[in-house]
Amino acid sequence: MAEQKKMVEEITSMDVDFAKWYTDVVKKAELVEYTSVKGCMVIRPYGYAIWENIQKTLDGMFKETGHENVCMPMFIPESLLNKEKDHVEGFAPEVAWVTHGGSEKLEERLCVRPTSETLFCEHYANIIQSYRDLPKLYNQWVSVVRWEKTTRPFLRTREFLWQEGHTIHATAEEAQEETIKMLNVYADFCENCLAMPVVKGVKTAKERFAGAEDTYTIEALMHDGKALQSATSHYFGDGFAKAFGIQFQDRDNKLKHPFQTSWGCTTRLIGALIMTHGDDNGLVLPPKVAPIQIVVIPVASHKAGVKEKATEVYENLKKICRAKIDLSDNSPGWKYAEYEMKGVPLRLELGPRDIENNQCVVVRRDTREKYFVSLDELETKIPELLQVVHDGLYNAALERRSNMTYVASNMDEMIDIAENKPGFIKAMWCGDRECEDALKEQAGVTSRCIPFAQEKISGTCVCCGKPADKMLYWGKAY
RNA sequence: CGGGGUGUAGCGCAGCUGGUAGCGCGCCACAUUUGGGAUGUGGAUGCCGCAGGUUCGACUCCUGUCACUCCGACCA
Repeated sequence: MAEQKKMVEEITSMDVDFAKWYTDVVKKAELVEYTSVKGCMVIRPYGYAIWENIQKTLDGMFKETGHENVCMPMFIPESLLNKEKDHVEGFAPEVAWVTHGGSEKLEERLCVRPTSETLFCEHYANIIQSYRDLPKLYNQWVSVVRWEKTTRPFLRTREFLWQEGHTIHATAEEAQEETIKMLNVYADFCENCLAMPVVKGVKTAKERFAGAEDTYTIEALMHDGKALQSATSHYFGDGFAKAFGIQFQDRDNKLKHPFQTSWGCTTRLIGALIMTHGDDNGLVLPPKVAPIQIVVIPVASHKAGVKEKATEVYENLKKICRAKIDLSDNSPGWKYAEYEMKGVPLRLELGPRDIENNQCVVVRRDTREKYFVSLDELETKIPELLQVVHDGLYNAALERRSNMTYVASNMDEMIDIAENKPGFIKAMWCGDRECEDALKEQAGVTSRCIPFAQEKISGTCVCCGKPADKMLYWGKAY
């Protein structure tokens, strides 16, 4: 009981105040530290290591689908940004401007990239002449700046790390195919590496990216019932190509505008992980991206041979997974709590009694279930258990999502659910912007996406009652 | 950009009707501990957000200012 009490003092329970729980966790798990630069954050080694693991896996998936990494400048001249009307209108309110170089005022101010479509377009215009130059499949891992008014660690910061893929194709079909392909890459990644179920779909016109013809999204549901847009993939048509004068000569000898896509995901994914899997003891990291997959904790380490045996076990584990040993003189209980806070998927306890029996105790972070494992079987059991944790996390998240997904067939139901039951709400929509606005106004929900997996709930729009053939996910979002 | 709140040690806070700062946690040292956040003893740490004013004297009262934060509007 005493330790229970102490735990509550350490971090706020997620049921009491989810926002507070979140800020507690990101700080106490040593993921981030705040800085004097407002709205920006220091990503500490432990947090950055998660990003590196995400980066490594995703980058591999991009390479496998034929993409190459490049690096565009950080600054965009104002005139370049202004070339595409919708795009600049969408981003202008949140860009940071560079007005001086040293003490000299610049003739033309430069914006710090909020996204790099314009730079890629300028580049394409320079290098593309023939259909033989297409497609170009590019990606870059950089940071971008958006001058947000309110910020939260990982979810919304003024500068954030991300990956932005940009591709350009000879035909619309090919570009559309690419858009969907990359959305699927993200969805696979979220489900297979982050153990986070997502809803794949397309955004309504209202929620579309500035300058896009279609914006596809994967939406995840957080513990508190709010939706989080976890990655997006945009189809641009030839709008940017026309605005930037990108043309190529096709096989038929005619000059044509090519078709573009872009797609991205950010360090927000780390926020998504925290809010999907975390619990009252802190972070819970999916094994595939956890910086430490298993931590070895010697018990009664002052006794002869314990440290030595623990070190030997650790050295073996290191060969098969990301392992750590904690030989500090903190008490074992302290260490248990510490690594639980940090979300380490497995903990291996090894004490004198275990050594006598040639075994150890392995404890799962997600369920605290204990396994007695023979020291001779670690090499096979640990990878198995890591997979068990992954599956456990995924299934728990999936179950939670289905328990928190509701159906509304008229406005009263919609308002009632939106007010009383946090989660996704499935409802039909006629396609009118007015209805979408009305739902925001009256129920406080926004459209999350039009899912690929459609169900016919009813034949009429949840708002106006007119015939409707699209089922949408609605909800409150981050 | 509208409405509210808060600025005091690394963090969380207390400090009444003015008298020059304290508590908890953390940190450092030593000892005893070690199977779920240990205990004892000793120690270090402050331009009381900033600038003015009132006063013999301001963390305290007044004015201004800046910062942060929560709730709304905008957003990955």
